Order: sequence, then C-alpha cells, then structure tokens
Amino acid sequence: MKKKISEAVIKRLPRYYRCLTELEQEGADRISSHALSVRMGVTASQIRQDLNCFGGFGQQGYGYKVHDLRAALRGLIGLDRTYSMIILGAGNIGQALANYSGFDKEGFYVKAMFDVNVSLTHRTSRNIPLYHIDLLEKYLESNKVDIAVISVTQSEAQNVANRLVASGIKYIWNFTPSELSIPEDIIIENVHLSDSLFTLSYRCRENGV
Amino acid sequence: MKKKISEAVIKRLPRYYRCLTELEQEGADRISSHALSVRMGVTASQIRQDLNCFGGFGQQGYGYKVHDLRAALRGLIGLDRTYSMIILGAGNIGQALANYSGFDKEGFYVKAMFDVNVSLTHRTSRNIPLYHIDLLEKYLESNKVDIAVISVTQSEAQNVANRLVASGIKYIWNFTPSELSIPEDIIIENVHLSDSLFTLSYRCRENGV
DNA sequence: TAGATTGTTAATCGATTAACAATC
DNA sequence: TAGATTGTTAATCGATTAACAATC
Repeated sequence: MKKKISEAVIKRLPRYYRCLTELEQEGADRISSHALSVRMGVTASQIRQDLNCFGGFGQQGYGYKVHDLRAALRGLIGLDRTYSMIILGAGNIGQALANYSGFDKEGFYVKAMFDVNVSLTHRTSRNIPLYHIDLLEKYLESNKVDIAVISVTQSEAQNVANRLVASGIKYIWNFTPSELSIPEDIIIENVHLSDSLFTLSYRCRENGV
Repeated sequence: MKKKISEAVIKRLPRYYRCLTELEQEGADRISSHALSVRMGVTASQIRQDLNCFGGFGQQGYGYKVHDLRAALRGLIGLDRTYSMIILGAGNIGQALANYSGFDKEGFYVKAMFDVNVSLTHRTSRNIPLYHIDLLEKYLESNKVDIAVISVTQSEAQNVANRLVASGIKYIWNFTPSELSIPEDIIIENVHLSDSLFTLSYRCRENGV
C-alpha cells in the first residue's frame, strides 16, 4: 500500500528527466544528489525525497547512475510508450502545436485536427489531416485517442470539452483561458498562457517598472 | 513594512481576476468569499487570506463588490498600463503568439519579431515587423521593451537570453524547454509545454491506460 | 578500511484551513 | 436589531529541509 504522491513531486519529475537527459548527452556516468542539487538549484534532500517516493534508484557512497535514473524517470512519467493525440481548433496555437516536431520525439503523435473552418487545410503541414469538427464523434468511434488538445476559441471550449468527454476522452490538454467543468474522472492539464504572462506584469508593477 | 507575498498567492491572482471578469460580464454586483469559493473550487478562507495580503477589499456582512474587486485585482496584477513586447524566434510558437490578439486586449503589445530567417516575413500578420536577429541590439537601443519572449530553438535560447540581458531586458517569457541561466535580478517566467504534457502521460501511466 | 552518499526518520518551515470577534 | 460576512488570529496540515544510521 503505497502512499499518494503529492502534486508538487509529480510536477518536478519532468524537470528531473530534462536534467538527466542533458547529463547523459554530456556523457556523465554518475551524479550525486548533491551535484544535481547544485545544477538544478534545489536541495539534495528534496531530490532524494522525491525519488524515494518511487523507489531506491541510487547506491550508497556512489550516487545515481545517470543512464539508469533517466530510464527510470522515463518509465515513471510514462514515456516508454506512444500516445495518440488530436487537436481541436486549428487556429494559431493549434497550428503551432501541430507543426512542432518536439513532441513526436517523445512519442506523442498528432493524428488529426478538427476545426469549424476546414479551408485552413493548406497550412497543416506534416501530413496531419484537418477535419470538420462535425466529424469528431465519428472519428473517435473508429480511432483510439489518448489525449485531446483544446485550442478552440474560449466560447467554444466548454462545448468541445463536453463532446470529447461524451465520446470517452479521458485526458485533456487545455490551452483556452476557460476553467472547463468536466467530470471528476477526467484528467485535465491547463496551459493558461495569460496567467503566466500576468505574473510578469505583476513583477513589473512590484518593481515599479 | 509589508511582509513578502508568497509565490503561491501571486500565481492565484490571475485566476481570481479571470473569475471576477466573468462575474462582471454576468452582471453580478456582489459576491461573498463563500460563493466565490464554491465557484472556483477553493476554500473561502484561502480567498480571504489571499486578498488580505493586499488590503481589505470587502465589507463585513456584505461581501465584495464585483466591479471594485476586479478593478483592484487589475491594479495589483499590473494590468492598468500597457507593456511593449518583442518576440525572439518566428517559428511555430512565435508566430502563434504574434498572431494571437488576446494579449492586446489586456495591454500587451507585440512591437517586433526577430529571427535568423527573415524570409518568413509573409506570415507575420497584424503589421508586426520581422527583423533579422542581428538587428536586436540596435533595436533595443532606440525602443523601450518591457518583456522579451523567447521562442527560438533550444540551442539558440541561452545565447539569445544573454544578448537580451546585456541589452537591459529585465523580464523574459521563455517558451523553450531550456533552463536559462540569467542574473538574479532578471525575472523569468517559463512555459515548459513538454513538462505540462508529461504530467498527462504520468496520469495515463498511473491509471494504467 | 575510510570516505562518500544514499534512504529515511525527525525537525522545521510555510501554507492552508478553521474559528471567531469585529462590524456592516 | 439580527443576520451575514469580513479580517485576522490560531490550529492544522503538508511539504521542505536537516540529520544521521546504513551501506556501498
């Protein structure tokens, strides 16, 4: 009976993974929690606590094997498989995400895009088909989709979310400013860009700039 | 001598602001911390604690005036003025941010974009000029820029950041996966999209999907 | 073996929640 | 006035940090 992993720890895992990837590229064989803590600007204690939520990946007196720890993190984060995604809304953000090749490398594949306006087709590069949003339910009947990305306009967002949930989508990556209401068992990850930008303006005001 | 506002509180301000904006649009005059807590899924205690970091905006026995509280939050977040921004890197994300009109509405204006490849010009809509990145320093000499957005490729990111800092930029919105090293007095806000996506894959694995 | 570093328990710190007197 | 709800202090909870025995 393992205890629940806190949200704070989960949010840090990708960063550890990122750092370990860099270290491996640099050819490092081993790293101690202390050395990692200096590099990342966190405490060694926290790193050891975090990792030990999932198991003892290190060796006393030696530290952590970079390759092995990275591989373990990869598994923990769920990157040892592929994911199929669809993008709802082929506007600025939707197009940018579709054209970005970085997610492919980690196994996240954009299989299709949907929009109310299909005449945008010529902009969809990388052979990702763009369908009219009316075809969404039909598409989901015959295609397994792990993650749905919502990048429609704010006013359409809740409606699109409802349709996705009704069709059985369990994981949503939301780029609209809306606070979407969804059932408890659906996992949603919000990217509220304006919230992020506003923390910068807060700092400007704070510093009297 | 006011005590320091915690990071957690600051991160919640934009969300309060968003909610109050909705309430005002719905024509609400007043709201109690309890009603707001139900709507936002947080505790009334937390809302009152958070707001009271900045002042007593409510009235006992009555609650908060929606319009006044929203206006106060607007000021606190620093939205009662405008900001000039430049975007470094006219790739997918850079273009999407430049074309997105939502930030304008809150007073964040994209004044220029820079890239190593200027032949992308035809895609810059909304009359935002695209300059070669070699012209960055010259541009900054004669134009006041509040916030610089970094959306170049990962390998260029640190170099671009160094140049921005050298030219006096104090506020950076970073969209690259890099952990940029910058001086202490520079404020950086990171949007690590892959970290966000990875929390979804973590949940998939956790739930055995 | 001696030195280093983990895994883990205990101590500290900070953030959230509860409670309630003040007051509209 | 009575009821409602704030502002604020106190209590609780959880997360971070420190410490150290275990052990490579």
